[in-house]
Amino acid sequence: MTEEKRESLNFIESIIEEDLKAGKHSGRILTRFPPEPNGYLHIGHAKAICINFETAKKYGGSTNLRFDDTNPTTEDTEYVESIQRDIRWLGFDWNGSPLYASDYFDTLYDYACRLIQTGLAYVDDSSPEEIASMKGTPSEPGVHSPFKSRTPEENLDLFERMKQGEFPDGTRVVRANVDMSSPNMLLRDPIIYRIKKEHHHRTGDQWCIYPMYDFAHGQSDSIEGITHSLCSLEFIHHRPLYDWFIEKLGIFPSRQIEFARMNVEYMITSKRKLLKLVNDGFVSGWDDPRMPTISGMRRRGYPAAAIRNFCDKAGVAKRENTIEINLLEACVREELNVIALRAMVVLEPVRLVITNYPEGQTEWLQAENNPEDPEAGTRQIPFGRELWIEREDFMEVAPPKFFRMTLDADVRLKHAYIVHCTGVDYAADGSVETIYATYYNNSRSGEDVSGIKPKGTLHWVSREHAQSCEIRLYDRLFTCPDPAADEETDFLTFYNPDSLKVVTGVMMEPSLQHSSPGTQYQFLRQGYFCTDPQSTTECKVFNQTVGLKESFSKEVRKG
RNA sequence: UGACCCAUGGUGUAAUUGGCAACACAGCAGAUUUUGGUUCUGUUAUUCUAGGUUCGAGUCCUAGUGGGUCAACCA
Repeated sequence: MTEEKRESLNFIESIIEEDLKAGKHSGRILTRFPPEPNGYLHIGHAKAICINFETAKKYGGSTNLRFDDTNPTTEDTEYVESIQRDIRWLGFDWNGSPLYASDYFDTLYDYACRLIQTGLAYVDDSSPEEIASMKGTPSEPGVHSPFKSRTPEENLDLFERMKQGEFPDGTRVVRANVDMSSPNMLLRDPIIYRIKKEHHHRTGDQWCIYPMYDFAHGQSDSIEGITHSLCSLEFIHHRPLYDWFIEKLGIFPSRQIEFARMNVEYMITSKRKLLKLVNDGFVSGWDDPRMPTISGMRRRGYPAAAIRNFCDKAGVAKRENTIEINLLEACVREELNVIALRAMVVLEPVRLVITNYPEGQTEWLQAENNPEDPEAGTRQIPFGRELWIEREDFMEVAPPKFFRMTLDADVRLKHAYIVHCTGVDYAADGSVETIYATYYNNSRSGEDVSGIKPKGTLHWVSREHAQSCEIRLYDRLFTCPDPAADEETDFLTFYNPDSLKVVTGVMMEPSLQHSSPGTQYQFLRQGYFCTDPQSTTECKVFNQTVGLKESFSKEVRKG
């Protein structure tokens, strides 16, 4: 008998399971992801995507992709493409073709007519300022518009003429007749249609009136038969309106459920701020590897599975939350550790000469591509008398816990031999120029009979075979975890000028020369990297995805 | 000074619905290691406050405190 541990459910799953138990919608589950095509998807969208797609999948349901394109002023087809690409890359697929709120403009127009006919909506000629002032404040009720009492016939006629383009933008709106004294501001006769003589990315010039969010979103859900409409907490005040329209129209009762959006340290998701970073040149574009956009994270080398796993581990609830960035990085490392190919690359090269190794000799050594995955196979790497090693891996006199190369001590060269450091030459400026060592010829990796057990192992590259490449090291984009916390302070104050460090003249092992963009590596003892699309045949470019966990540098910091 | 939402280790999320507060990440200590990685072991630390109901409250009730949200012809 297996003692089955009851799986814990998040609050959305609990609601769904209750619905299922009650036989609601005959057990059918349909969710939706409703982006507005006016920007690139970011980590916050990734969270919403995961919740909507994974929750549906878990209960045998599926998910619609619907573009919420009711505002032609800001929307564009360009975003329709990028959004689909990002969702697919994340590993999700929607039902059939993408849907559009604009597909329902005819239906929505009819719905509005129905409300007008039953006295539940009216045309208001007031100016935007007048409407705002009549709305009242959260603590005082609003007052009725002088146009609220028009007859259905008059309203219908006016609405039709709005549709025909008789009136200029902003001169008239249609408002739902709800309750001007409601404590919920959204119920104070919300605007449901406005005049906008603008070209729509899909309907062209067919319409000059467009429905507002509140008159499009819920109805679109209903038209599609969405059972659970999962959105973020900020829409909670819209729910009474969402339900009101469904009730008054007598249409399919989709249910809106709100969850707290996910915030992540050092990441901002404000469209306006992201745009500013791009436009003002703080980053190279929407897909700059420092950006919290899906395209940025993809270029950075974050695996889609890691992002999905991260969203899952962050959980779902209704309280404000800020997830530590190290959880994201832990998920990225966890995934990459298993799939990334290992390779050796020397960032700050210094020359190492093995004085007792025959001049002109090259030895090809076997190296595993991934110790976590034998199936990844092995490759041959060249070894010779002269090598490059990392400058910071040498200290002539070293502190007790320095397990690297130091004078008169042994150290292992990964996949190769144990060497004994015998000397060092300094340049005129005092920097290390050449390090000298001897090797133990019976200590070759895999057939070591030397009996020597050095504490440290270094990565290296054969000087004769090394090729030069460029590496881009990334740090947090901001110097504080929540750059948008204080509205008084410009978030750019916290821009981290050291968030990108370009290192050129990096020495890489020759196997890397055929690497194609997007390939993920672990450069031994350095971290995870990913080949950038800007690589050329002459010069490869690698983006640092995330560093390795490092306990040594922590000890150094402690002093 | 209206309404609504929320409050559990450093962070986030659980707690079989009123029955020994747990899991992950982070931290710390150790073991293993031809990556100071990985893996493994151990460990620190939690129910906003005050009342009430109850044999028993993180959970239910009341009041308070704190945080968030709402007054775009944006979504």
